[in-house]
Amino acid sequence: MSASHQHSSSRVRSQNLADDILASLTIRTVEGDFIASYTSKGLARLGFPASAELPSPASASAPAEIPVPDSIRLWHELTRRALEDALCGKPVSTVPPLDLRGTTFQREIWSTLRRIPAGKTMTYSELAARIGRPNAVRAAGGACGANPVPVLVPCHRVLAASRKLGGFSGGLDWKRKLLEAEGISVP
DNA sequence: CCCACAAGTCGCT
DNA sequence: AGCGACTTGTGGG
Repeated sequence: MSASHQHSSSRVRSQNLADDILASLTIRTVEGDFIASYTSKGLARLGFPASAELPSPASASAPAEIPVPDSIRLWHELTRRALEDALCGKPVSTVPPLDLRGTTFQREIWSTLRRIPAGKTMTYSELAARIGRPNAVRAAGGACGANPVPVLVPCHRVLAASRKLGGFSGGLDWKRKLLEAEGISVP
């Protein structure tokens, strides 16, 4: 009963992202329907069209009467606009708050990714070096792969040192498409 | 705690 | 171009 042992009671942050998703809304684009998922803190995930994800039988049986909070509607509008710009290769001006969950290492990587301007690229080596871990090149690639909000967190701007593409969680076709939209020619 | 894997890179053939 | 060695964060046993 120690009052001193408050732990961090007020808000238990669930380790499980899925449990904290308040709403998953689609964004219809010429490329297909993206799915944006939000927590109380912001955009937590952006899924590519037909990403074979979200089998969501739960979604089908889910109570549809839960209203989407206004704050999320606003965020979603920002996401929609940002995504449309990004797909055209235009620099993304405004994005909603991001609720990016990951290890310290991953967060540093993602943070660095966000500083790569549209039309510019970086190698996995440089990315790793940029956060002070020049040897964690492969791990940097892993962190890119774990990026929960692709496109808006531009992991597609990271290429292999050998002037090759490297990988992409959404499929290399997407990586090429995104890069070419930004005027970057890819082999 | 130990082990295997991964969106890499470099050197050698 | 292909192959192996090496590196290091991450997740599973």
